[in-house]
Amino acid sequence: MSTTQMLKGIIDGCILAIIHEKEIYGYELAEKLEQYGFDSFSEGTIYPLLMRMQKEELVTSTLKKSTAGPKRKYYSLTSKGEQELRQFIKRWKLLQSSVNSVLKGEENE
Amino acid sequence: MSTTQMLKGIIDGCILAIIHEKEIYGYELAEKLEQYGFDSFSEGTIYPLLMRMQKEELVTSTLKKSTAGPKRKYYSLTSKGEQELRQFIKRWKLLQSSVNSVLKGEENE
DNA sequence: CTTACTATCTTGTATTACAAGATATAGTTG
DNA sequence: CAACTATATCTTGTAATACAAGATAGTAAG
Repeated sequence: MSTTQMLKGIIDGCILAIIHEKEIYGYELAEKLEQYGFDSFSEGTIYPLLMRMQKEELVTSTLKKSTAGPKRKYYSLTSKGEQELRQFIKRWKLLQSSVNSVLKGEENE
Repeated sequence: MSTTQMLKGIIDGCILAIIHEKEIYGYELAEKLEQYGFDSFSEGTIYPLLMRMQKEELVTSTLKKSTAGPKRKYYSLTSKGEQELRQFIKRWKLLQSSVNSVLKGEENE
């Protein structure tokens, strides 16, 4: 994944980081992202994304009973996912410094 | 434009910022972005993007003779473009803090 | 005239973010 | 029990995006 590709893939990285903290299911993830200050991601974004990541073997899932509602699909990182997360962090830092150096002249606005 | 939409539109904001510094043409812009640490953006990314921004009236363009090669199309910001830039900066700061707070637990990796 | 460099634009493709809505389970209330 | 509410996942379809690849064109040098 190149730096430019990541422009589209920032959510992916954030989701990997959140899953890394502790295993989590989609619905809970959506709430958590909102807490972190993101505009709420709809399920139409999150579920396909999680399924894509599972297909890429970045995460695995297990079903567990819910107190209310259908079974929850808990996701956790594979070692490939952990590796991807570390690479995402590097790329994010790079992107951040690139964008910030572009914006340097605009700071006081 | 929502926070999530901007995930895809970070380049747009960076380009607005660069054009704001001084008027610039596409080819020069591509080189500049590379200097700033971005993976080189191909012309297939930059030219359609500039044309889109002109269509949205964020930038205007004027043709000027080149020392070598065809005429250069110099772009500069409209007041709408300046406004959009200021909004981009706000959204970028927000995104930055959101992502960084998600990554807080991962810092030392 | 061919090569090389500068410069812009077009076409086509894969991916992405997302809205909208379908589906399913369990608890609550009338 | 029927209706409603909340929880939870998945599907479908769409618009926008990033990009590779290549077409086009002007100028200068050999």
